[in-house]
Amino acid sequence: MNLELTAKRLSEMGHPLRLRALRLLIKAGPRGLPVNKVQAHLGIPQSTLSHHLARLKAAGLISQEREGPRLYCRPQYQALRQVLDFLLQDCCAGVSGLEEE
Amino acid sequence: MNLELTAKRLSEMGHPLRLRALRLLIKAGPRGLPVNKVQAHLGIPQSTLSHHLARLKAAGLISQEREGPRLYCRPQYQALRQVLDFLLQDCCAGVSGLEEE
DNA sequence: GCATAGTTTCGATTGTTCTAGAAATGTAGT
DNA sequence: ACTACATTTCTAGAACAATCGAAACTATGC
Repeated sequence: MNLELTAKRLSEMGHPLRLRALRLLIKAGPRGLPVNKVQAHLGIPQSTLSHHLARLKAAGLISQEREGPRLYCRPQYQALRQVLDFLLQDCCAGVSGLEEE
Repeated sequence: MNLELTAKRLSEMGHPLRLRALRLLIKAGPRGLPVNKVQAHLGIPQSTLSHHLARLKAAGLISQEREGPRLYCRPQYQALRQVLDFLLQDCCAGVSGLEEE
């Protein structure tokens, strides 16, 4: 996995609201949640949320798909796994300090 | 692990130069590397590097310790493990899409 | 085709980060 | 003390990010 892309994804994950949103979507499962549910959980103005969701989407961490009037946000597991893989393999492979105890 | 702190650490890791520096230090092992070695690898001006190392240090991702005239930068494994733990446990626990295939 | 609910885009403001040259500081050897 | 080396702090401009109200857009049901 590419370092530049991983850095971008980490940086997008590295905002409290976006990390909360992402966690929420992951916990919700593959179908994700509509924007208004996310908004209800996070309790921030819609335009602010829209901005953050757009960033997560631009980084490939979520996708958005319409179901009727609602726009579902779904976690993109492959991207998430790539980030974890980079950290665990390309970055920390065989490092003593990071193994389970 | 705290979400705010994890977000801060992810965001600090999420800059290409900092991610490269961090990876370099991790690969170098627990003793880390002096600033000038990191600088030689990354090929950026010292003042720029100093800025980024200070940020990594402020986030607890590295420590700095003097050995004679050189300042060694060492990876902080505990912080790194906490970030990984947050992602794997608090965030993605039991999620089908993230298991090994 | 109007009303409504859901969501984004626009625009403006404020704050933060990145970058790097120049000057300053710390450390060690002679 | 002087020199050389290592590293930071200062400073400042440019670029980028966060926030949110208001207006605009999209989809559905009647």
